[in-house]
Amino acid sequence: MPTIKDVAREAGVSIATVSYVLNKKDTFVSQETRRQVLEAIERIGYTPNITARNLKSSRTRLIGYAWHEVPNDQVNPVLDRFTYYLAQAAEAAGYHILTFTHPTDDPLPVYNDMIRTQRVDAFVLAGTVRDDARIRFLQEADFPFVSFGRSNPDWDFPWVDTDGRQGVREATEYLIGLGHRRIGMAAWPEESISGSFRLQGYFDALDAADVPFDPAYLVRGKHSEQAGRDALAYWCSLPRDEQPTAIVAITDLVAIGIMNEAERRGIVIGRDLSLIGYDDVPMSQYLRPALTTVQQPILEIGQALMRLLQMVLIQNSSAAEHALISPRLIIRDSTGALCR
Amino acid sequence: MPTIKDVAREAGVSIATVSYVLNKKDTFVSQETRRQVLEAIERIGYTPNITARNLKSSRTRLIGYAWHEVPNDQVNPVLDRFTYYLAQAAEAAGYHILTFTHPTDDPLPVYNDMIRTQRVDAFVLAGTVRDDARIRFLQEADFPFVSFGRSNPDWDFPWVDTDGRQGVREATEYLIGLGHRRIGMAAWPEESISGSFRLQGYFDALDAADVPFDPAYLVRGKHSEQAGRDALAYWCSLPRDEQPTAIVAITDLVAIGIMNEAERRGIVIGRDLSLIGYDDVPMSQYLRPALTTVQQPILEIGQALMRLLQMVLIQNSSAAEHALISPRLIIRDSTGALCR
DNA sequence: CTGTTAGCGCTTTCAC
DNA sequence: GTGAAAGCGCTAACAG
Repeated sequence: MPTIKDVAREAGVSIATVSYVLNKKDTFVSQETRRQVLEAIERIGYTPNITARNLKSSRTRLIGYAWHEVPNDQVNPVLDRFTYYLAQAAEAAGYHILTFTHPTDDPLPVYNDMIRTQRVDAFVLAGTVRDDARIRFLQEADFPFVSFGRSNPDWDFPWVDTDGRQGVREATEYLIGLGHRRIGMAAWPEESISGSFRLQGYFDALDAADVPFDPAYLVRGKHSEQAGRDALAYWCSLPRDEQPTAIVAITDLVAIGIMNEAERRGIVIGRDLSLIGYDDVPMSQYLRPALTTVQQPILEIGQALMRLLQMVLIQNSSAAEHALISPRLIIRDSTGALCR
Repeated sequence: MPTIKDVAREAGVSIATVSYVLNKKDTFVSQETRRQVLEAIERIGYTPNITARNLKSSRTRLIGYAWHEVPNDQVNPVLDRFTYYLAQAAEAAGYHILTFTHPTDDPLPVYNDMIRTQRVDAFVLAGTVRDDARIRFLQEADFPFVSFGRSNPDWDFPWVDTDGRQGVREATEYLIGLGHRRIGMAAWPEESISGSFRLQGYFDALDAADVPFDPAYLVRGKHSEQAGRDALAYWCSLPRDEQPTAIVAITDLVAIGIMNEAERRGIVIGRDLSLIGYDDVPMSQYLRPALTTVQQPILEIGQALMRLLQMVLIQNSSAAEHALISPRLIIRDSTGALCR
């Protein structure tokens, strides 16, 4: 592989000159010399070695992103598709994504190692939770990062997130608009941050429409298909005229559980019971009936993450920036007007 | 961040000595000196800078892997989950995965750039097709790579693949064992390489059981839900007693189309009609009924890819190694004994 | 305008 | 056993 020396020799100039025409676009290199160098580069097919550049500049133009292991019985809602857009946004900014893995229960040593070896310039975090150890660690280490997802409200760090509150509010309002008043909410446990935001959207919509909240309509469960089944089973145990006529599920996977349980009980989704999911996992459109859901704007999220990251990286502005991106309600066939 | 110089100063030795204790585990460094150096490293918290190492060794310990953009209406069968295992296998071998993207119709310039800048040591290819330009290009450039998926039979390059022929054979034999004789096959277009292998497994099973092949039972279509619907619609147009009693779908997505069309027509999958998919996408287990399918051994594939890659990288053995890994039939509820 | 030179942090001969 | 020094390929003062 040719080096800058080869170009210099070929063009009959010093390596410094070559470097000049390579970098300082407008430095004082004569037209003639520049042309010669460019021709030499072209002729021998030279491309600067990125490792050497990195060493010189103490940067790697690499952004670390940790994979989350997804249990086999679970569906990763958005992260897999997200990664593609993240990579694309990174490239547009002159970076690449370096992926790595770590034990779920002990991520810090791996992050630490990446920092100490100076493998990456920054991290993108995803799947953040309350009291997220990674956030605390990276802030402590004063190492650049941006998070996809919020964490403790009193922590000040740069993040991008979907506006789950807004998304679920829209979903719930849509159901109210269809005439529904008894609307069930299949939520996550209280610890979940994003779950809390989404739930808040449910309350927002109820409040705005003056629909009183009935605690019986709020069921909490895990991120699983079974949780959906359990929720519907519970609601079906209520007296007939107190059962929800519509349900908002915190995630498509839970919605699928509800659909499956509904089928088992002979309840027709979209007619007897309206259902809205959240995430728009790829399969949602092929469910029977196709699932009305809230779509996460993963393309925009990837772009926003890189935008914030560049602010952190370039301006070294420790001013924690945020971006809250509105999701989109995708109306399909699992929702219908209340028929009484 | 401390450098090797800092360690040397702290330990009162030369940087060479530090380097020795760091690398040559058993070089002739006195016990005492080694101890001193180790202590100094510990004390100031030193970790070698990987970029400097890379420059020195002309390696990056990075493996390039290109994302495939997945159209929004499509489900990426296995690639998203595969990537996690690939990253893990790479780490076990001391590598990291560098992800990148490229225009679907013009990948070569991006690959070329990664090579010329010496960004990565090797590539892992996925989603290979017949006459794959990337394979040709990388072989031409004599740049190390391993492919997940085969290509032209007369091309000699290192690949790892699922034994689709074996997988579909097992699936078909399972149906035959259940008493089915009229078995439909929803295949891909002839161009598809993996599709051809899988189809071959269908023929194998038929032959082995002396079930004559009926061309009416072979339908080809795209990788889409609609293709599945179309296939079933066609089969339903046959005379009642000539319709397949069981179907093998080339992929879960096509199987889902078949399920959806079956529902529309009041055909009960698992009772009136047995159905087997291929891939075991995460959602398959939650379909109604849960889909019997052929599971790709993505963990093993990731590991095999890294194993081959190390052979290519270390031994520079251009002897093209291959690994054909058997998939596993996952029996769920979409298949049942033929009841007449 | 262009060339000389000093590193970036590390590994590895080659002397001592 | 240990250290001096060259050099991986590049950038950026600093001279001239």
